Amino acid sequence: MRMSDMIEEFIKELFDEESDYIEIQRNDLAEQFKCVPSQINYVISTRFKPSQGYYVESKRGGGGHITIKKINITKSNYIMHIIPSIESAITSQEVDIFISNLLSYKIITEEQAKLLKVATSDNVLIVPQQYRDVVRASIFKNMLINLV
Amino acid sequence: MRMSDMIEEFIKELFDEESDYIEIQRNDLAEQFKCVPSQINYVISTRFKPSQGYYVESKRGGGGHITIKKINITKSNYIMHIIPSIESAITSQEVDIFISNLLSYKIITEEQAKLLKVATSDNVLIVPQQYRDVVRASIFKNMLINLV
DNA sequence: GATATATAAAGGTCAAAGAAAGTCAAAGTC
DNA sequence: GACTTTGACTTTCTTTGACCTTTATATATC
Repeated sequence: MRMSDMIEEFIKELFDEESDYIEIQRNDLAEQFKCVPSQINYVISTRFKPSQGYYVESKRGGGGHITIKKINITKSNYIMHIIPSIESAITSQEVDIFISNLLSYKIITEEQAKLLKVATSDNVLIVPQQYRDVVRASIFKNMLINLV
Repeated sequence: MRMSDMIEEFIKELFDEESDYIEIQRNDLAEQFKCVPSQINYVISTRFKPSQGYYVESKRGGGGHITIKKINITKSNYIMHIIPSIESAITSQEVDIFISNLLSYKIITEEQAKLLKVATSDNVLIVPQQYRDVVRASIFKNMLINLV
């Protein structure tokens, strides 16, 4: 398993039902995973983007830290919230992150996640590359709308 | 015996009764068989197609891998019966007929039908017409594989 | 005691290197 | 002629490290 996936998972496990935000120390976390500190930034910037339902703040200097907040909105609003945030083109990786967040918010089931993933994967979308991300965005948004 | 047949056999043996999917590393497998990595792609693209009951995903980059899912024939011989009958291109009307048959035989739920329909509709598949029926067939077959 | 300065303690950025897998066409086989 | 093998080149994603910025606190100066 990739280090970045392990770190992502670890961070997500820090959220429990009670708290909608967590606080981490970049260097400590890097130390714990025996990686360079900037690896943490990589994980945060690829997996905890605002469009994915997370809001990140940080503070440097002594006692500095990184705070990650889960945007807390109700299930039915969530999909309507993220659909407009999806551009007219989207990569497969970005879709994967959306799906994993939808799953972690328990907004969709495993089965629905699977169907979303299949219908938007690169292997399945056999069209010239220039059309791929656009048709993917279209399929993804339209399927999401039907899940509301 | 041909190398491609040996690789095919090897991969198929990785599936045991328990697991319906396996994960391989392209380079490792190529190394093991002393062949070029692209040979693995050849084997996968000729022997692990949806019409043969397989669904394939992959990820590049560090920690990358290829995942192959096998349809469970005993659970769904009907789906496995119709997938090979779908040509490499299919119209929206034809998909609709398949969907309504699947529904009337209670092979799929209303919700699954809805998702299949959305992901394969003309309105959603915004690619030049020449690609539309081909990508629709790919999406439809691959989604069906994943309903089992 | 108030203000300026130095030092240490965080976190941020970005580009290069590394680690996979994908593509496609030429060459080889049957 | 259809199928298979090979390899050069491409694309995608991750990891690493050198260098930068911000903040807090301790120390020096008036």
